[in-house]
Amino acid sequence: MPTVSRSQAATPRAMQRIAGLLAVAREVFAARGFEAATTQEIAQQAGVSEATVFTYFGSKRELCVEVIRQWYGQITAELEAEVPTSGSLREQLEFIVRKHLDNLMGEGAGICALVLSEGRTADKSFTDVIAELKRSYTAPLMSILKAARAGGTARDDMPLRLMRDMVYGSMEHVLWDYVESGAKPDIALASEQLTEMLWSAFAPRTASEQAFKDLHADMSTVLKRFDDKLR
Amino acid sequence: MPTVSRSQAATPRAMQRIAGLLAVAREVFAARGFEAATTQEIAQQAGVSEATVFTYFGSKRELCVEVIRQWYGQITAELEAEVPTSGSLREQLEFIVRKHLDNLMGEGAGICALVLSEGRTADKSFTDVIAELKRSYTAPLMSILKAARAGGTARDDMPLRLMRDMVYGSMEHVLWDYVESGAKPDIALASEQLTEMLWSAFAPRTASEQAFKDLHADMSTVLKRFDDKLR
Amino acid sequence: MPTVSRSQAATPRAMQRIAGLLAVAREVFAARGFEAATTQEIAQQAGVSEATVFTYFGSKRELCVEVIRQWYGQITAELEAEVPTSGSLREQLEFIVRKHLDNLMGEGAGICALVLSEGRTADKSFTDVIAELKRSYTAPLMSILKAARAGGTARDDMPLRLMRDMVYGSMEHVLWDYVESGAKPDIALASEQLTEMLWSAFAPRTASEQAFKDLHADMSTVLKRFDDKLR
Amino acid sequence: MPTVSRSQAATPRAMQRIAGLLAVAREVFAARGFEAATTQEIAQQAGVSEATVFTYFGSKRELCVEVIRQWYGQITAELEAEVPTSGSLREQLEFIVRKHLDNLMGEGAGICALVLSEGRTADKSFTDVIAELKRSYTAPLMSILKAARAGGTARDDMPLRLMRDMVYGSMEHVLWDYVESGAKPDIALASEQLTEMLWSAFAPRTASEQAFKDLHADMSTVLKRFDDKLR
DNA sequence: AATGAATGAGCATTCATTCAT
DNA sequence: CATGAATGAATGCTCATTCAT
Repeated sequence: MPTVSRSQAATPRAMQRIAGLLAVAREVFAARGFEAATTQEIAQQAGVSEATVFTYFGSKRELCVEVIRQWYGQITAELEAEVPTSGSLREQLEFIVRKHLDNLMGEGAGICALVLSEGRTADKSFTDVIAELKRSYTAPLMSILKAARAGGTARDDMPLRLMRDMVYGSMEHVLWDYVESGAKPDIALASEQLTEMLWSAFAPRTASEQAFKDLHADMSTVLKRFDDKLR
Repeated sequence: MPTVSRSQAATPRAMQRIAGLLAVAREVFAARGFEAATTQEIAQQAGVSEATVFTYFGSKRELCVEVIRQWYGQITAELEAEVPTSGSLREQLEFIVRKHLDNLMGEGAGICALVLSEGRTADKSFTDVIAELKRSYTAPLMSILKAARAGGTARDDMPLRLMRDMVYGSMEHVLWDYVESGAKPDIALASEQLTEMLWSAFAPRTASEQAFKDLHADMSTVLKRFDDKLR
Repeated sequence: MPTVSRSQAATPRAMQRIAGLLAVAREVFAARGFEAATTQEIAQQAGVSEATVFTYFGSKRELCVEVIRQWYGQITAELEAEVPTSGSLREQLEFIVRKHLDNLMGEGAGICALVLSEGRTADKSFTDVIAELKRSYTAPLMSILKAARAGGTARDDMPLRLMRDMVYGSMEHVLWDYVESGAKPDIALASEQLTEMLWSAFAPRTASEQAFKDLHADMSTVLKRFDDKLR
Repeated sequence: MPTVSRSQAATPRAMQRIAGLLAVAREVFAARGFEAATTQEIAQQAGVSEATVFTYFGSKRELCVEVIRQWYGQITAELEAEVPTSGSLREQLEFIVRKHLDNLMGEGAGICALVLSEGRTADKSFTDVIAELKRSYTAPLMSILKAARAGGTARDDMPLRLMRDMVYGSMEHVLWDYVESGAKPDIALASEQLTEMLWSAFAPRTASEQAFKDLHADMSTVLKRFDDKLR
């Protein structure tokens, strides 16, 4: 909920203004980062005076938090609504990866940078809000991993947090690559490939694999004995 | 090489000044971020006047670039010197992971954030420099992956770039986690676990295939020894 | 009479609004001073919109003038109504002192500061209005002093203005002392002591002369009574 | 001691700048009051940029405190140096009154208002500093009164604080009168008259006066009894 | 080479005031 | 009559950067 500073009413007119300002602010913050963005530019692009911005948002920081909150809210809601609750781990993983890349490649590259850099400010309230939003956003993945683990389709010898970091960390770098190189990304392909590797990383050691490993161990023993005896 | 602005001489005295300033600047930029850092604080902590900073560095931005360049230079050189050229993919991977986490957890958390956020500035020259440094730093990993591929111990159906993104992306998020939570990290454990999953992800298509390969290798050894002894 | 800005009608409704706004404004101005007070706070505390304030008062300054005018009007009227027209100078003096301290210690500390500081603004109309109000308020004291002079119970070798300044100046500093120290004032005691000293200051040249005068007056009364009864 | 903000050195050049800025600031603050005064005007009149003002003073408030501190320092030092340590109470009183009126009528009318109004701000540090300065400034008067009391030339039945308030309060109002009316004050006359009345107020009740008072009281009793009996 | 001194260019934020509805 | 909405005009303060010495 936007903290309306001077105007308290929640009239449709006000809601519209707030929405408009948030939209513009999202662009400006994404393009420039928090510090470099100016309330002047935001106001100008929104076609209002600077004072009007402060009528609806108590401070630049508050506006920025709202932008991030709204963005996370959107992608989180969408994700939660669409994420497949059934299906194989691989399918679920692919959905999440695909969705994330789609969202962030769309307009989120700047926002992503914003969240990344501003999530580390000294400002406690700022940091806390973002941390909570992040948690919500990654909750579906955590659920999926937990369920997969219970169902035996994901390894249970690794911390969930680490697995989550692999998913989102990998994607983040993939995104940076695209942004930096300016290359047009083939999201479908990237999703598929990323999913394949993540899935491989998360797959439980299968019984046969284990059996082979045991066999391998036995073989080593044989070799050792062999060496001992025939030395 | 530091771009000396007004003073061109490379006297030992000047070199010392530059080194001192860079050391202080690294700390300040790491602690505050580029925007929030002030030339005043840097000068103060270095025990010189602000003007002196500008005698050696043309601008705040230039100083920051130099800090990043130097930092990358250090960790890159170190990595190149120590990375194992032989050994299994897994061993090599673990070394790189361990080294990276060690370096960044040491003092690099702030620097890392700096690179991350400032690598996205509008300033072209800034961006390019950082991109090039990043490429150098990740070159050893790329070589290792290429070699592993050639040796059949890494899958060859995935782009190398994607594999690199997985390695460094995962680690980045792990680092953020530690920084955010303030928890004392068990780097040894994290490295081991991360390596295990990355290795699983990079292993040639099926694990059983790999197991067969291992078994085959063992078999060959047995045969060889057998031949040697019983000839 | 409040200068109604845009609305000219003196409906009971309007009168009520004005009264309410003045009451709130008095508190806010007293608490914060003119500059630090905001029309926003006044409107808020009055339960109306800021715009409404400007419906009834042309400007913040005008509102403030009205507040001061009303406050002076009240205490002046009260004073005029209650001030003893007969009685000794000392009794009259004590009444005025007591009344003033009572009034200002009540809620007027802030108002007093307001008048003090805002009475010195560049705004001519502001200044003039306050000067006139002050004159009215101090008129009773001036009358008393004049009468006492005529009656020989106050010295006539000093300007009346100076005597008035002593009365109100002394009290003002006493009030500041209390306000600053935060100590709970004993107004009764302070009044008595202040009166005693002021009376001493105002007494005709020598105290012994005064004492003789008092004695003579008593003597006359005795004689008169004696004559009446024993005639 | 001025708190130099960015520049730390106490070079003669800096001292001069500080002195110049303080002189200008004194005028501006005195003319406009704290709130209405702007750093812009101060800078302009001092012939420097606004930034320069903040090079030498951390904030507008700090500058203002410094102005007041310096002003009090001057008049306090002067007073302490010249105040007659011997001589009659009346002579000492006259000196203090004369000196105060001289000082404040000179340029201090505005400063006086400044101290008066700004001494009541919410800002604790501000208030405390001023309170302390005031105490120092009025210390000589307090000493004089104490000594006079001990020597039997001042009444000892009144609080010293109250006596001090009478002295400075009276003078303050006299000054306001002059400032408001714009009249050219005859300070010599005013001092003499004020001293005369203050001295009368502070004089001990003499023995004869007391005796007369007792007689007066007896007389009243006689009257009362007389009335009772002969009713 | 080093710096004391000065500043231009901003920047977020405040607030009394206006006006259409 | 009341007000929601909008804003013009300031204002204190910051900071990288310049330059004479």
